[in-house]
Amino acid sequence: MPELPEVETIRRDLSASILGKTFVGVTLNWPRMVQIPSPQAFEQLLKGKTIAGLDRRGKYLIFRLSSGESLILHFGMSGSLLLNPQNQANLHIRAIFRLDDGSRLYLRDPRKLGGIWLVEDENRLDRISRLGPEALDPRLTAEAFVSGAKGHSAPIKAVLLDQSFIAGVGNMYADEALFAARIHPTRRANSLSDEELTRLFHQIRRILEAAIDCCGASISDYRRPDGQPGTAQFVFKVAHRLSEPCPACATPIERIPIRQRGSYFCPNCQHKS
DNA sequence: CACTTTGTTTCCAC
DNA sequence: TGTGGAAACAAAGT
Repeated sequence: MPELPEVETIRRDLSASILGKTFVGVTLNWPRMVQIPSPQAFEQLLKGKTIAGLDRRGKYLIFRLSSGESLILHFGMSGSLLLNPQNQANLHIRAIFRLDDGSRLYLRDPRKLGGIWLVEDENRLDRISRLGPEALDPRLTAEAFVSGAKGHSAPIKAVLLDQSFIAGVGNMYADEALFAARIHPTRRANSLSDEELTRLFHQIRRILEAAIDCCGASISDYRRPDGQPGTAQFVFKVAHRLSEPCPACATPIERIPIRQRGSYFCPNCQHKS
């Protein structure tokens, strides 16, 4: 699941082992992933370029190349990057990047929702430039989050998932943060008090940081680059726990759709008003 | 077999 | 123009 903790986990896991390495080839099993340039030109354009940095913007993983260009990866639910995978039976491999030290980066994307971009300036890529402030960026203040949220009449859960409002909060983590802040997911953002929104802001940060410490969540089949699962799902209190007792009050966890996404919450701890 | 799961784009109403 | 809402996309697990 390419929510921030998974992407951030990949970035941290991979950085030390691929920085300074040079691309020598690419195999594309799903050419439609490559958005810019054409799949035919992609390999030639990438070949010979060295990975100078590994970064993240929202749910996008960004390879900074020595040429000044950026190789941008985005993969759908359960997608991940595997470094020299031992288990070749782990399929849904859409691209294989070969590096000059003989190692290989496998891009898994079972849902084929991902994309690959090679661009001179990522800020000119609409989907990057339209991202809102990073949830964990220290420059994002609670005050800015609160005032921004008050400009929306949509359900607070929908606002948290809006990447142009705040980047990096995925569905599961939005549910966990709302539970921790004791806020019902359908409440309109502009109906929340300053105190509630401030509480929510700090819980978002706490939840994301905790999930990164757990190396991401493997509720689906997400795997870290070394093939190991994350463990964040074991500390989830409501996400994907339909009908299980609320850890705070034992009321069964409920699920409702918001923006066609499953939203798990405790109807007792998270009041509607 | 219908439903859920994921994030983003696209389309429509206001 | 922008905001809210929903369908569509794709594929696999339950």
